[in-house]
Amino acid sequence: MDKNALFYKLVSFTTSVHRVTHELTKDAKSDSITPVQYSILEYIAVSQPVTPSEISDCQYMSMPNTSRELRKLSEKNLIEKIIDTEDRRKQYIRLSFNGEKMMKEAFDSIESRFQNRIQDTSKEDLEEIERAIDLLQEKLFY
Amino acid sequence: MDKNALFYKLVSFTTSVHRVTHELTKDAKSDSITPVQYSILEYIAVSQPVTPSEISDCQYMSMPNTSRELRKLSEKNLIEKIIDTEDRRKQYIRLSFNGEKMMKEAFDSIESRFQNRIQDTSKEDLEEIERAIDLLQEKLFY
DNA sequence: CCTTTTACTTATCATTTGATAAGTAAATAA
DNA sequence: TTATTTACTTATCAAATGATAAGTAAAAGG
Repeated sequence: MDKNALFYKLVSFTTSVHRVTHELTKDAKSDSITPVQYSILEYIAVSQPVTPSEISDCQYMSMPNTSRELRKLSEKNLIEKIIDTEDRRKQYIRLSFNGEKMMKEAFDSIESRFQNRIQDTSKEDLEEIERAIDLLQEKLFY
Repeated sequence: MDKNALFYKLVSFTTSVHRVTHELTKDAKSDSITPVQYSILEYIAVSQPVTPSEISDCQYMSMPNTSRELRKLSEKNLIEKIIDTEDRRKQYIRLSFNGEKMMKEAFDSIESRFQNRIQDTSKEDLEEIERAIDLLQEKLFY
C-alpha cells in the first residue's frame, strides 16, 4: 500500500467533493443572507438546538463574530434564542418558523439537483455508492 | 433503494469531508497570502499551466477579481505569466520557483497530518478506503 | 464573600471579497 | 476593411469577514 499515492488520491477526491457540493448548492441559498450566515443556518438546521459556543467552535469563527451573525439572523427572524433555565449564561439556538421554511426550501433545491444527478444511476451502483460512503465515513472522515 | 435516505447520507458525508479537509489544511497556508489566493495557488499547482479564464471558471470568481488576485500573486513572486505565442490575448499561469516552494511546504504539512491520521489504519482498511474513493470518484463525484 | 472563570455581547477597525463599469489589444467574422 | 467577439486589465465601491479590546452577567471555586 503506497500511502503517498493514497494521499494524492485523497487530494483529488476532496477537490471533487468540494466542486460537486458547490454545483449542488449554488443558488440554493436565499439572497437575503450572506454565505457565512447560510453556513450557520445549515449547521443549526442539522444540529439544533445548539449554543453560540458550539457554533463558534464548529464554524471556526470567533465568539464576537458568531454573536454578531446570530444577532443579524435573529433580526431577520430566522432563529430564536432560548436562555437555559439552569445556567442563565447559556443560550440554545433554534431555527424559527421562517428559518425552518428557508432551510427547507434550500435543502429541497439541493436534493432535487442531487436526484437529477443520480437519475440514470443503476440500483446496483447506488447500493455500491451507499456502501462506499458508509465505509469512508467510518474509516476516514470520522 | 431509498434515494431520499441516500441524499441525507450524502449531506452528512460532505459535511464530514469538509470538516476533515479543514482540520488537515488549517495552518498549512502561509500568512502572507489570503485564503482566496491560497485556493488559486492550489488550483494552479495541480493543473498548471492554466489560463486566467480557467481559474475564473473553476474558482467561481469574476474575471476582474481573478485578474486582481493574479496580479497580487505575481507581485509576491509566486506565479509567472507567460503569453501564448499563438494567441497573444491568452496567458499561461505557472507557479514560480517561490510559488512551488510555498505550495510544496503546504502540501507536505497537509500530507504529514494525513499520514498521522491513518497511521493506525490496517493495510486491509487502507485498501478498502482506496477502492471506495475510486468508486465514489467515478460514480458520484465526477 | 470574594475572586476567577465562563458564556456571551458590544464596539471598532482593517482587510478581504464580490460586483460592476469601462477600457485595451488581439483575433475572428462579415 | 470594418465590426464584433474574446481575453484580460484597471478602477472603484460596497459589503462581508476577521481580529481585537473591553464589557456584562452568571456560575463556580476558594
